[in-house]
Amino acid sequence: METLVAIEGSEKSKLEGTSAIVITCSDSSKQIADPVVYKLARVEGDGRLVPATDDEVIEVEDLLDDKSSVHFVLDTCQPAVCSSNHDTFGQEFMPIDCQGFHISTLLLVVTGLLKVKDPCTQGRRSDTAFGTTVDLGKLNSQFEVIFLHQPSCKLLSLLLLSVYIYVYYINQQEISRSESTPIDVHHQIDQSGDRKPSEPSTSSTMCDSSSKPDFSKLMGKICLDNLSVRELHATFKATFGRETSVKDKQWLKRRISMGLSNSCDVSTTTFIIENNRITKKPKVEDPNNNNNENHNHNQNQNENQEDLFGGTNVSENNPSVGQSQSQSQHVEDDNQGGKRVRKPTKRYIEVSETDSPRESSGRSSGHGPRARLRPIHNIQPQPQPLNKPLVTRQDSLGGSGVEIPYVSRIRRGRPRENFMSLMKFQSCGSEVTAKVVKTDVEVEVEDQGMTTGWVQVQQPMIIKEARESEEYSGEGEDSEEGYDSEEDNILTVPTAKGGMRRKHHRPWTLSEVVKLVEGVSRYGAGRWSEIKRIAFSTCSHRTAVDLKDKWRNLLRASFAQLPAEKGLHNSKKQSSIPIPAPILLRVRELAEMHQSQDVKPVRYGGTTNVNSDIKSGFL
DNA sequence: TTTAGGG
DNA sequence: CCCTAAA
Repeated sequence: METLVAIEGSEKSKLEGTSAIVITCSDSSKQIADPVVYKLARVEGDGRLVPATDDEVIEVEDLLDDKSSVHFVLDTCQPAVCSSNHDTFGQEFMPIDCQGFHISTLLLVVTGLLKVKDPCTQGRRSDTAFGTTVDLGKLNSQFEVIFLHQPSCKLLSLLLLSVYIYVYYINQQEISRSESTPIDVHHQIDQSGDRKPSEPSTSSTMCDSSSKPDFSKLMGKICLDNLSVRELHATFKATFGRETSVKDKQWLKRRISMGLSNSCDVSTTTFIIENNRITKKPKVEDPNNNNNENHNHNQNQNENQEDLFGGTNVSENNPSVGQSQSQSQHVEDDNQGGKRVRKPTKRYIEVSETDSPRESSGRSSGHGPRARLRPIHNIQPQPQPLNKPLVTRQDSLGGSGVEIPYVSRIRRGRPRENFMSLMKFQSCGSEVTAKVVKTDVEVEVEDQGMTTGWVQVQQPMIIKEARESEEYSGEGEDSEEGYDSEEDNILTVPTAKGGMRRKHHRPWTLSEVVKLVEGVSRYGAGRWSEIKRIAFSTCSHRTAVDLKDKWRNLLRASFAQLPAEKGLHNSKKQSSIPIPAPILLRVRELAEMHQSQDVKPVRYGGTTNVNSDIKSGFL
């Protein structure tokens, strides 16, 4: 396998020299469900991967501050341990953090891609699509989003890149398996050996048992825990675009974590996988590994995927098939054809509540009435304490110009999640982290105080957009000296640039999206409460309605993105986290499945051809 | 209560 | 996200 990583701008040369990750299969840890160990390699100018020299390895090791060996571990087992039967569905998702951005999430994304093609491979679509003619260009375009904004987040980028390669690897495995013509995995290495005679040996030593995956260190640790203060500073700067003088490691880590996790904008675009440069050669097997191991590994990966997505067969994967039969009532409803008609809604004015039983009951139960704003028609101006000027905002609805008090909703916003805890591969529901997440400081700092960087760049947006749940919740960092200023909950409020900053809005994380998508794929779109109960049971927020809304947005996104297909590079004010193409793809597929099932064809833009083209190309 | 849709 | 109407 080889790939070229192009880095935008000045970082290019820097990175080209050091960081690419070649995958190595490791069967050394069966008990942990075949993790994958990555090794470093250098990206040659022509896009080839050359096993990293010792120096390079050391360099990265230094970066990692991990002297043992350079290895990235993708723990593929956790999300996949459960069987695919329905009862375990919830647990299946357990390990998947629902709020954070971390490797396991990406792994899911990755497997999501694979799943997309599964039904087709096993189903009606021709296997030839799977053959040598597989369009890797398209395949790779699925991963165009390779993350990382700033150079010094190199670590993360490495990890992400490794994920990319991992996918590629898996895909290649798939391909070669279906072809049943194993490809010479050494070929690539030999090639590079031409340039660097010493490489082959290097590579074989590099990937041997010396680098046993250390699972005690999950991804999160790799990122920040091991960094020195100086490195943390660098990362901080990369993350927030400015320097900090704080020397407190904890603080730095937390800050960075939050910065990263809060906005998956970490994933923007520094790396761009250039499709054309990617060859079809699967490779980078540990020369010591034989094909059997290779296949074992592969199989396990597949199992994992199937577990992950809870379906080994098409019908399972296509909820509409199974459910439409078993649950005729729904079908009935669906078959009635037209959309539900609804009367025009009454106007309402929302007002913040001052009483606060809401938090306790909240949405957390998942069923409990979600204490909310209540409709109000007359507002009596309340006398305000002098020290507390009345903050008002306009009634957003009728343009009536009514001003209503704008009250911070105390703690309605969730505590800002703690990145580190998220990195631990625990779901938000898992006992361990749940606690952490909840008790962690609430950071709801207004971004208006923000001093820099991309965060700010991404701020400008149309208010209308802000209504969508996609908005990046501007989480800023306050001044360095204000460690504690995180604590103050200045929730909500005013306007930086005329607009009103959002009250509470939790950006959807990648993993949440994945869960949603998988939930839909399993239960079908519309079974929101089901999905909520099962897959999001541990997520206090996210009501069924939220899921529905998000799905709607995903649909839009998935169908919108297609025509462009290239607009992946920041299409302007992308305030939301970029949803990886594979996911969108999957969304679209699910959507199509659901729509083709009804008699309602082509509901979204009528780009049927395009869709199928892409799909087939992809497969 | 849950779903579908509109805002 | 929030809200209402419909089921």
